[in-house]
Amino acid sequence: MARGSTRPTSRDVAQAAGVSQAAVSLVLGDKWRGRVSAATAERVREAARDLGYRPNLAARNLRLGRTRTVLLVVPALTNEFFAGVYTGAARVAARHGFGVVLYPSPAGIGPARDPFASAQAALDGVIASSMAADALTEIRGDQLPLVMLDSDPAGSLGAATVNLDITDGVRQIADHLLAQGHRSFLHLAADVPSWTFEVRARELADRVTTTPGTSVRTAHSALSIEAALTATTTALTAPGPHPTALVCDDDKLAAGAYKAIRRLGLRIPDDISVTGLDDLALATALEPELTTVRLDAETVGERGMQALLAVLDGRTPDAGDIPVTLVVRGSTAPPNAS
Amino acid sequence: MARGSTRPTSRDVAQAAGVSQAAVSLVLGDKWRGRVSAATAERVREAARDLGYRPNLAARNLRLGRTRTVLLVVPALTNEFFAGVYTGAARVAARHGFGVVLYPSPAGIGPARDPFASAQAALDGVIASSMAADALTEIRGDQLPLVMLDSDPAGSLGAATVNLDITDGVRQIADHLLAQGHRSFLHLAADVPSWTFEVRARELADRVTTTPGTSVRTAHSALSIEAALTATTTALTAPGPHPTALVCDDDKLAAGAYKAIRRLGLRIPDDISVTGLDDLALATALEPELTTVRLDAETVGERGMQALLAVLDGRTPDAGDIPVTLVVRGSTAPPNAS
DNA sequence: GAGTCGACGTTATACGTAAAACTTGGAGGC
DNA sequence: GCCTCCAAGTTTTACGTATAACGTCGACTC
Repeated sequence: MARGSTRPTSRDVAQAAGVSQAAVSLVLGDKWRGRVSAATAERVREAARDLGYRPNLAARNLRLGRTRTVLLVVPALTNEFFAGVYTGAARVAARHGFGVVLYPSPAGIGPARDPFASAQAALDGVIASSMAADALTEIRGDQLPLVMLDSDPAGSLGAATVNLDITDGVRQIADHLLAQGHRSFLHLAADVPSWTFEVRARELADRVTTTPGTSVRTAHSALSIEAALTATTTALTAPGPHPTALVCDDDKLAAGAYKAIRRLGLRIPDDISVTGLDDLALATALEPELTTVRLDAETVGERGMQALLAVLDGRTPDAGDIPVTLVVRGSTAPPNAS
Repeated sequence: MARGSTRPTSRDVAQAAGVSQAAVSLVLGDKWRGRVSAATAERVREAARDLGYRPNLAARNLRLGRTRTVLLVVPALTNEFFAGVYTGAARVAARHGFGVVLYPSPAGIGPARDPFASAQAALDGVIASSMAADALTEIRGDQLPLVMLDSDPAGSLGAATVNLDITDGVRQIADHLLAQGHRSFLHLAADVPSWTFEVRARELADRVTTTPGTSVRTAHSALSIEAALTATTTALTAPGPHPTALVCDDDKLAAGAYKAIRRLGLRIPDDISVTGLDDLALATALEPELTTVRLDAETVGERGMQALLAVLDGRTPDAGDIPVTLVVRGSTAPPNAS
């Protein structure tokens, strides 16, 4: 019962149960079999419950030299996708007694140039999105186990990678539009230097150009609705043949494109088909609902965490990309033969 | 230079600089003035830099009995609003050398019924949204300093509260619609037991009924686009006078209402005006753009963290609700005199 | 020249836990 | 009767840090 206000320690529990502190540690750590009698173990557990004992994690971490805490580095949390990644990672982590601490991009948090100062927790490993590349150089400084999300497998030296099968997603979009008869494409591309966007551009070009008589133009935009609105307006009012299909790098860009198209007096999908990528809540809020590719963010988080656990365990992480699904909705239709 | 692979400790730094470990602690803790000569201090700092020394946080936490880490309890991170709250809280926290750990609802994470097991970090305090009420009973178990967000100031015994001025927001919506000439209202209410939603219902009723000849009907819905779609359809196809204004408890509900209204062949705002509350990215993605009340999520997070820092410091947190702003867009217009 | 004081350190200790190393009191074998 | 062995613990130590308490040396006071 110690000093009233301070939290009980394992020593307090020991005293209450009439045993030594070591015995408490053994019992509560579930290592008592063959070392402590069942009756005593029960007495210890009871005392711990009565006192409301909670182990001091700082002490445990110090003793064990590990924290069972990992860092998740993402570009921004207000991005629904990365919120899902966090949820998935945290779920798997909790199942293994781990915690996940967030480091949502230096820009979002402020002047803390040091992820380990910002996240007070000491860390056992790091999961990082390739879109938060600015933070990565700092992180490689410490030699922590690292898992990269949606990063070039060839380029991320040594680090394990967990990737969505974006290539397949883009292929499905391209095939869907080609099958509908589209031949003239506009690609609304995110001007963010990340592998995941490079893949989109490469695969779209590859896939479309295998069909004769096709063309792909590209417009670049920052990752916001407003920027996409501007970029789309510019691209659609440019001289030359009008595209019948607009392939956007993600759903947010598609939302901006919707606004641009509407302001130009065009209709979706009658005048132009639009596709996205992500399948955020946004996709079904739009009118017409957006044809897009569903990326399972939570699975990305889960697989990322599993991969990190494997690395920490000295095992080899599971290979294989995470499958994605084309979701056909009202924003795509065969082009008007006008 | 220790054992090669292990991280350097303050003792390693001490040895490299030719001083005692205590001196290293004094210098690096910036408490050396009058205790260590400037030359020695510089030598210590240099040695620390050379070795790439980082203090072991577990040891520091154990020694100091505090962790400079707080817990943020939110219903779900995929809610853009709470992502903003986190960002704001983390920014202020970083500025004061604190970290923020998330606990996004028991349901989202899994079977971890214990926030302090899930968040491996030991905690100095807690910031909790009243919408995550299920987690609160567990938390009150430990006597940690607590700040409540958007919670009944009268009902949260002792805990400091940080609230948005929702009352004013609803008043502004009501006044805006009344000024446009609306008299028949439908309130699409979230059926979540939380103070923040109770306030909306109360204030809307209060405000509207002070004008003669008005009526307010209420429809209840879960907090999802689909549920809102169903609830709105039911309410609008019910017998009785048709409302000319639909006041939704948040933007997501409004998005569902948009779909319902469109499917019924009605137009916004010609046949019915719609308002939201939150001002998410969603609001401007909708067509027409949504008239709503902007809630500054990041300010909520900042103020919450500031309040917690004040409590930890023995000071009284700043009082005063956080102001909100009505943002008038295309979804509201005077009713048709048909 | 004894006492005082400040500058510049050092030594020692505690935080709470986990686990290795040690103790003790029988039971059982031969 | 002595040795071995096991169950059921206990004692001790280490993790890395921050800081209280203690030294030591020279300069300065009177």
